[in-house]
Amino acid sequence: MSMHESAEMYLETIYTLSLNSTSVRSIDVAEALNYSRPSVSRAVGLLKKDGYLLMDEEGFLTLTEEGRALAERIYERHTVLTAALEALGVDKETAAEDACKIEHDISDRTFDAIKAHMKTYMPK
Amino acid sequence: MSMHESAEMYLETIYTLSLNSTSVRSIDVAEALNYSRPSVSRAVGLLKKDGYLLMDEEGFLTLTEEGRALAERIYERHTVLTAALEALGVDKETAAEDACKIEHDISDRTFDAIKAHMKTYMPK
DNA sequence: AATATATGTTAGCGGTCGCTAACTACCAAA
DNA sequence: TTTGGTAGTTAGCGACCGCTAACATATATT
Repeated sequence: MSMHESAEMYLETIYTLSLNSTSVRSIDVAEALNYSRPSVSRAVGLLKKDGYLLMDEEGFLTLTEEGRALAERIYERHTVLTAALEALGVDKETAAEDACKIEHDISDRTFDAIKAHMKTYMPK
Repeated sequence: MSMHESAEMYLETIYTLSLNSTSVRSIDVAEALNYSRPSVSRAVGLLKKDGYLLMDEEGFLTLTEEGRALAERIYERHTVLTAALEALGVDKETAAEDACKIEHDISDRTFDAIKAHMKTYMPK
């Protein structure tokens, strides 16, 4: 798998859910993304096959090193991009929505430029 | 058709080609996008069916009012976003590439905020 | 006239990624 | 023990959107 947008969204979702809960299962992902259980089941199967996560006998999901690294990368993008858009005057909800789309698309160069700009002009 | 990203790219491409040439045919679009002729043929057929363009007996393409309006909208996004990224220090090529992805995704609110910011801080 | 080149189309493949229907397994409550 | 809810899976659909192979035409070249 070459990390498509959808895979990144699943990883990011599992990651953020795990920040607010001691355990994450497919059903939680389905509810968070508003997807059907079968959709999540397939995606989780692929992510498992590709080494991004593990599922134990009870259905609890754990990101692997690689999965967590990818999830954190996307999550950082999400955070920084949302803050950047809010700094431009975009309302919180729209900023988060748009950040969610942009975060998968932009190059490292562009993201780094945005991040550096935020650090300089909007510190903290 | 609810204007998917690919449809927007076709319209934008036809539009920009028409700015630099007196006539645009499917083959020109295929070369510009580096797509196969059949891919363009199908896309053009859909855009025609949906009223965004016309093709005459010789294969020359013309955007309808609606098609042109949409193309201009995307093209403006492309221009403004590319400039914005360049202003952040991103190289020209990367800026254009990333703008090309973002331009289809962001909301009007976000685009307007970016545009206003550019107008204020990077007038020209 | 015969052949070659260019453009567009048709038919069909394959990958991504949502969905519903229906089945399984488990666990708890009546 | 039977019933019922919860979670996950399997099978298969359908939309989007690239692709190649093969064909139809028209125009140009020999």
